[in-house]
Amino acid sequence: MATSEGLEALSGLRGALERSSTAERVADALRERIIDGALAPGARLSEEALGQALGVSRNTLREAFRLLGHERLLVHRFNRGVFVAEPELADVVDLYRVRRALELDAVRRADRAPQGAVARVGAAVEEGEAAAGRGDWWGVGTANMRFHQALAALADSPRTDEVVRRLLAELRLVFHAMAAPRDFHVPYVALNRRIHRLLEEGRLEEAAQELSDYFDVAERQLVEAFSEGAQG
Amino acid sequence: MATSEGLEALSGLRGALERSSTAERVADALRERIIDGALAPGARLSEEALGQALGVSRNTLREAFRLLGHERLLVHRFNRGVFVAEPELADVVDLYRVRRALELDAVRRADRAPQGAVARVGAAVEEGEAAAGRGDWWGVGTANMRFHQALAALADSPRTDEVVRRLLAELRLVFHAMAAPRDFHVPYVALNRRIHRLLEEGRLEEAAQELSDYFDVAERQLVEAFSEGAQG
DNA sequence: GATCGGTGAATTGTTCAACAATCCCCATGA
DNA sequence: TCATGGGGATTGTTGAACAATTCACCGATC
Repeated sequence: MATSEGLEALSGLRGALERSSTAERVADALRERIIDGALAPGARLSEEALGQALGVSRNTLREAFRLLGHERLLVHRFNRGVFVAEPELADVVDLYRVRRALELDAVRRADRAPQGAVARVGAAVEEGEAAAGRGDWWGVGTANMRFHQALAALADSPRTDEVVRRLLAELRLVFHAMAAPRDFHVPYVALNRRIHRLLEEGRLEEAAQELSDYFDVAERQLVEAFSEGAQG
Repeated sequence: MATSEGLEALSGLRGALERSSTAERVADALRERIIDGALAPGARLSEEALGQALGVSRNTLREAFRLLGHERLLVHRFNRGVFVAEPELADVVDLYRVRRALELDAVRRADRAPQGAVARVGAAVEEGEAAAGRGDWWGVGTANMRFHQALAALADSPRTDEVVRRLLAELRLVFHAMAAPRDFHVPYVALNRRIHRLLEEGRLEEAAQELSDYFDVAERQLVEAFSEGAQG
């Protein structure tokens, strides 16, 4: 056919064309509200009220709940409803355990990373620096998440990407549950820059070591802040 | 109150008491059928037909579909229905990439593993040896999965357990898609025994090395068998 | 005064029926 | 042979209905 040439140029539009279900869009909206704190940990989500507010039926809303439940952002208590998850201390430790395994592995094999993957790490670093310059602490947190997502992407593994994305979303819940999340992220901007530089220079083992130290420090800090912030 | 003492002894019953929803039970039933091959990769699951066969409504069935979709056992194509996933070569490689990261990490920190975790690895080894003795190749495969699940459990991390469980379930799909799955697992029974022995002796780095070699060999073998078995 | 038990409203779990939107097959026509 | 366009089948979504369960309230009992 005459139009066959240049067809591959349209392949980028595939994602945009894929219609998504109502349930998925509802899940996206809810995820946003949960992550930015509009829906606080522990809050109960009434099927009737929320469905009416969002203009969707209860069945559709329940599908969305299921999606977010599998991301551990919501917990589903049988016959009792769904609630925004309330991470505990054990969850913080567990999140870091898995992140350690996956992100460190990704960094160590960064030499086999796909084209442009390291550059995306750098972009996240700059985003963080810019936000820090503006004094936008929430923006710094977002950039930080993107930084670690980019680190995970070095593994060139869709499943790693997905798992890490879930872990990081859950981690944002932890920030809401702890005391003084405001200045948690800012100190790490410089470290991110250092890690990125090491990656660019191919000094992977050193980068992994820096990252490992970061995990130690951040986890300890988080555990402490969390113990203070939570009741108990 | 007089009954407060010894209450914590009952906490183990919590799981057993939790009633499960119909959707979850349906998902369990379907998962079993998918894993044991009764529902072949690529098969389409009609909402109407399956709902009638299982005696549940379409809505409930759709909830079950969503659950299995997140385990990557089903793929949901919008407006087209759900199908049993058909893993490709890239999926095999990706599965092993993540398994490598998580299982190796778990083995390396086995010294901090919970009480009895190493023993459960041993139990899986013996289960495999028994099945091999009976010539029950499918049983050997099941024991092998349990072996690796037990390895992952050394990390003492609920999220690791869950991710690995999903990865292994998906891997069983790969076995159905490849040629000659019959004698794939049997050769590894002896290796499992060796790894368990190293774990018992606390020689963790050696155990990790054996496991790493296993991943190399198994992945290559699987990739080859898969290329032959699949059309292409 | 604290505990126990029951009543009832509110919410969830599940089903059913309906309709719109979409896909896929197939016949039609050039 | 290939494009075109129905038409049937299936999914997406809604709304209503009913059973099952939870929870808060309130009185009864010791």
